[in-house]
Amino acid sequence: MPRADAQTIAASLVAWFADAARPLPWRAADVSPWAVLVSEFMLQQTQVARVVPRWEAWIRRWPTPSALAAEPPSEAVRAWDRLGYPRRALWLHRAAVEIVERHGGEVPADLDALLALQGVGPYTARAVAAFAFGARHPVVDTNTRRVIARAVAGQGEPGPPSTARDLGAMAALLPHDDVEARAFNAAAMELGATVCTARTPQCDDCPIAGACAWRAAGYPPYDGARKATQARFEGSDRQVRGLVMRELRGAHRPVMRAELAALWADAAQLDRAVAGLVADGLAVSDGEGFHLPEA
DNA sequence: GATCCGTGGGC
DNA sequence: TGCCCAAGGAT
Repeated sequence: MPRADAQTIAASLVAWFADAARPLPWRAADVSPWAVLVSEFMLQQTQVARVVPRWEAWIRRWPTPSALAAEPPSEAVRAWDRLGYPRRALWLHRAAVEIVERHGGEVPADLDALLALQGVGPYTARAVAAFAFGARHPVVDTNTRRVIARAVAGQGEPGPPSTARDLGAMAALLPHDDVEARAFNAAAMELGATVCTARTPQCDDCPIAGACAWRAAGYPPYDGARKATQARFEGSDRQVRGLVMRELRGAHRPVMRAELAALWADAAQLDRAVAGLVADGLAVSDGEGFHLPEA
């Protein structure tokens, strides 16, 4: 795409975002880099509406990395509640410990230092660098990938992710100015989340409809490689793990294997799920039974 | 690169 | 109603 067209898309999205941005609490001017980092952990594969109340409670209770690091992982897992993928709670706690140990309790601004934190990958590292510190990095999430696929590549869906390719595509659109780049990163995500959605895109409300290659091509159906479909949840190990974790969060004492048996009829699958939780550090087994990790 | 990992919202 | 998908990361 010619640079001029890229600039048109960027400028249009930035202008739109100034009005259309949802007032999400972690976008407030006075939030700390830690608060931004917490939001990004919680938002991994989890919708905004479910995150907001958990984030507010979390920041109130643990306003700094040091505050979280001072408590056992079990408290992080309990506060995570039912956000899903409880490994993220464990990783966020570990990241807080790493921030205390390696960075004096201050969230690092450096991209490589962020990437080195537990649970921080290509997306989260750049999101924190860009949104918390104002650095000019391309930030690519699932929303951004869909917007680029449609507006730039003229395809209905983005196809399988590739970090290098996706970051390159976003970098080619990124405004040179730091402030503009930050807004554009947020704007692309916002458009994908609220207008250029996966299911029923609201093209009539789209600020870049006039520049959209997919629209210009007549909305051709996607015929490229599909991303792998999620495995069925009902009856899966993930379902069993979720049931066990709910039990362990609620029980403030060790839970015996015999008690867990009430959660799932298939004993072999239950054992497999519990073993997986132990291997992941989400559950600990001792002579008394199973419980959340205390250290 | 393919799989696994929770929980629930929206259509 | 069941299915798709969600501000990803680790292995």
